[in-house]
Amino acid sequence: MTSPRLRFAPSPTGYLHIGGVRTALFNWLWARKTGGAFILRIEDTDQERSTAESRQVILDSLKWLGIDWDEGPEVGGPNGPYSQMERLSVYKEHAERLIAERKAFRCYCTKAELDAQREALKKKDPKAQFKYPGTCRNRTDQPDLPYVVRFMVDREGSITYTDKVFGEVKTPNIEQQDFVLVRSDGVPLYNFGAVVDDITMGVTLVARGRDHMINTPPQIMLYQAFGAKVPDFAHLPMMLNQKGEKLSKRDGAVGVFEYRDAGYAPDAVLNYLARFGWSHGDQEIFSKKDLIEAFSWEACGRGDGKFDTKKFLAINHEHLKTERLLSADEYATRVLPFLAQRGLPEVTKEDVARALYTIRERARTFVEAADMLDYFFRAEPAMDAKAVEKFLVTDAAPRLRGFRDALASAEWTEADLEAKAHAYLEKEGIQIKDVAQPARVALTGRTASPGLYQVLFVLGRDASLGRLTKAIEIAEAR
RNA sequence: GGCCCCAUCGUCUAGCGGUUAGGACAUCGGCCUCUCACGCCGGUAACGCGGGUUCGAUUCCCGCUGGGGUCGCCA
Repeated sequence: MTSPRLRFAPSPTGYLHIGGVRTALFNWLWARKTGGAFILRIEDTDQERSTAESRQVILDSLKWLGIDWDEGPEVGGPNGPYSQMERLSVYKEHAERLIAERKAFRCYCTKAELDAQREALKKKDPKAQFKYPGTCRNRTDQPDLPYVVRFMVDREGSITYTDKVFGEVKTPNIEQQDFVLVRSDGVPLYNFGAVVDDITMGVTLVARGRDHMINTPPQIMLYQAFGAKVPDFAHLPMMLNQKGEKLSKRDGAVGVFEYRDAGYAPDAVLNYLARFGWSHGDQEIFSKKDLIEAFSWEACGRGDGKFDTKKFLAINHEHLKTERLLSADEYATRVLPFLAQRGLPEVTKEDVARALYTIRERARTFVEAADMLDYFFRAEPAMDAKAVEKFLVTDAAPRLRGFRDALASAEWTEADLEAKAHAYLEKEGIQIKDVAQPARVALTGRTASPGLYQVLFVLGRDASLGRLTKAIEIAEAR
């Protein structure tokens, strides 16, 4: 068997949403697993809604996710161009061919006429299904009027195909009508453009969302009309919102960049999306490499699912915690922009690398990580008013002083810091908890942080002693 | 409504005739503990209904119910 050729064909009419990413991902995984080709094609024939910005967002989204394409925009390839509006001549040629073979015809009916017919039928029988009545099927004249090209559908029999996830799917041809191939402005419609492109680009497996299942029979008719080999099809169950409806902008964060901006790691996004509608035994956590190795169409489920933001967050947390899934080096690189956003543009990767271990298992997103790292990189920590109020009280001053003085003689390793602190506590006969919270507030400005000795160690001697001194002053002043 | 598709804990899912129906997220207890986390231990929680087939159905078949998709000169 030759290597499969797959494609992802988004229309640039908005951001790349999470469902589209999953479709792209499954195609990409299969291409990478099998050594096949992954083609990116831009279906921009809806000139009303397509924009250059959207096209760029889609490209950038895929790049951010690490989903690369072998043929398509920017990288080119032997079957280009890869934007449909640049392929108009190809469609025209194919449409002319079908017309010449009497498999398609020019239709001069206007939208208004057809709408009127539809209305009339509905009036007579509200339940009736309006189908194009074949008005122009046998017209031989070619008036100087706008026309669309329609496919001449044989409404006998049925179309059957074997879906790689749903199995055999059979649809009676009587359901079809003479569907439009090319608009009156010469631009192809979805079914025609997609099929012509898939044929000319040599696509052998079409994997897309289940919402496209309805398009498969007419598309197969087109392959047959062209005498082309019908590709394999794989439809994916849908991702629904929490209410069980088709995901839409109204559902909040559905654009990939919203997750990027919320501090998600690209591989975690891929992990969550892959496990949605696909499984591999009990395994929940996958690196990108794991995914490529394990993926198969047979293991795809058929039931639609509801998007679960909590699980998505948990998967991201798992990735941020795990070195195998996200190296400390990459972590540092990715958290930098979020620190800059907080007004810490001078922080370097090395700075982050030193402090990272203290927060690694705590931060669920890079946004949280930046927040947890914040006080390490400021001359003075931002003091939480409530924390000060509660812990930097007058009584705390002497203990903080003793604690600070005990630490001053430490070697400034976590172990020695702890040893010196313990010696002090023992001498005074007090518990660590009697001094820990005031000290924590002094050092970090907050009531929750990594372990005290870790914070002291990362902060360094000068900053630590300075912050403790400052806190003692605050406490004494109350 | 027509056509197509689907159906295991709240959610994502494992299961491919015989299981105490498993895992993960969430949730509820507990342990650990200088706070917050992490980690660990434990609990609650599912086969939509009705017929078949079979010695035996969550699993195979049919019907019902429920849900979703789609019915454009959008994709």
